[in-house]
Amino acid sequence: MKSQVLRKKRKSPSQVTDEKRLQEGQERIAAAALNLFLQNGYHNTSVREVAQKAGLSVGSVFNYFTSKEEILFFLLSSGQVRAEAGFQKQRAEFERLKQDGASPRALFLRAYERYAVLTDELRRNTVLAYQETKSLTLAERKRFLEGEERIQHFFEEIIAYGIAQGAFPAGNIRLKAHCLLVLAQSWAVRHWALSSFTKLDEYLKPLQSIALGILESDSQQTSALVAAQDGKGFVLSRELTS
Amino acid sequence: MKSQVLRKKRKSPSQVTDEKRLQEGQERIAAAALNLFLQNGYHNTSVREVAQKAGLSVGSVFNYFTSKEEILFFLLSSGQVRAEAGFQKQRAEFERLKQDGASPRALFLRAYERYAVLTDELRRNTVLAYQETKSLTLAERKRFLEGEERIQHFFEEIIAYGIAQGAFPAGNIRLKAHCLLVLAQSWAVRHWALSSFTKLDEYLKPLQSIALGILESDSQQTSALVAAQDGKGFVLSRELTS
DNA sequence: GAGCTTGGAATGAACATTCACTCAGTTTAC
DNA sequence: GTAAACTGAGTGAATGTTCATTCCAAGCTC
Repeated sequence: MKSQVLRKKRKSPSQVTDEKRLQEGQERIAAAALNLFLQNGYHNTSVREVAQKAGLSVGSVFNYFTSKEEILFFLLSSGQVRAEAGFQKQRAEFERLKQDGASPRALFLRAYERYAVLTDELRRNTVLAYQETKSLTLAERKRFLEGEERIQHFFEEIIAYGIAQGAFPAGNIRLKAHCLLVLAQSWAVRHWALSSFTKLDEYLKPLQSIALGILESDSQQTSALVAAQDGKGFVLSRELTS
Repeated sequence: MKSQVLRKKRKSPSQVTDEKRLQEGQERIAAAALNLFLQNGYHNTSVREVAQKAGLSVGSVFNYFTSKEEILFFLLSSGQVRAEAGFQKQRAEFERLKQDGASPRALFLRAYERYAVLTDELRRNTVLAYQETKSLTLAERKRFLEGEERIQHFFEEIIAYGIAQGAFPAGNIRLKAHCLLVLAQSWAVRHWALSSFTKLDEYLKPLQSIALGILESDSQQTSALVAAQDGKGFVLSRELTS
């Protein structure tokens, strides 16, 4: 109910005009907010706390952001913007490598590594995104998810290229891209379950091998196997255990 | 599990005493709350809305639950109880099949299918758990994560068995189990990105093939490949594109 | 069965609190 | 001097929770 807050047009005359100062202030406030949001959650964090942590007064915060929700959106989308920026840079590299005749495998591994590093850098933002997407307005949520989809689409292209080149078996491209994204993000989202990996490198290396396993998995090949267990006697007697 | 929940001292004199009526009322309120919590989030849902949706007055809700938070606890823990129950049933079946000499592949596929079905049934609870864990007490949160780890451990056992039988290459068992869980849960958590799959079956079949791809991925085999891109010239000229 | 009693359950106005946001006045920087 | 930036008490709306009151069905008496 209250989620349909009418957003008034900014009329406040007291508004930071200097662009550089505005950006710096937003960064500082957002940084403080990110810590608090992650620690206590968005709804259990008051603007007063954010202001205090940022070394400002409550009123000043509203000179940099029009609402509390805008801070959240800033955090989520700035992470996404950085991710996409990194990706655009990568896209150029990707095209160049393709021209040079790089193998699809190498292309993919490179791209996936880049994405994993990016996810690691933005780990905190990613966690926040998973937890607080609900707190955004419909429009903002939609915008955010569209960004996600753009990134997924990038991997879809790489996979399609690999299939076209005959490097990977044909399969559901969308699904595989989805899986790759989820696994990379799980480094951030489910970090508690990966305590045995202290640094990204340790995680990334085996993950790349798993990712290749996904790309090379052939649904045709295994579908018979899966179908075979549909009967009530699902023990595959034909298959040897070693 | 009814005795599981430690009921706080009820000071309210007007309290539903009839056990059956109490349970039915809790179920009804919880069902209404689950919808609203998922739609608008826990914090953006007022008790008034829950009451209205459940066809009760505000006051009556507090005859069935001592607090709004208790409704959330009820939802999360009841979901876990159901998951745990299905999990125990599965464990028995797993042991029986192992005795019968079922192949590791078949064992795994069966277990994974069961888990996916379970995740699908509890999809809404799972999503809620992912989003609102922050609202739990430390102790409750810990209990919840322990349940997760028990399930992950179950898959670790299956993988280890498969490796021992020579069906899967050796590799990081914990990591692979983690990946399998994450991918199954992504059906619930990232459902918006899987809109092309309308029903679980459509998702499960290709996912099983992907899961096998993960189990059969060999980190030793690909490590050289990954290592080769570490140099600045990461194009793997030695590898053919098809 | 009519009238009375009883107590569990439902009610929703009232209460206390919290919190996002405002704005009139103050400080700061040039 | 003055405009930009900051301040923080104040405001109004919303929310979780309570409790005095009402409702109602089953039991009891005659």
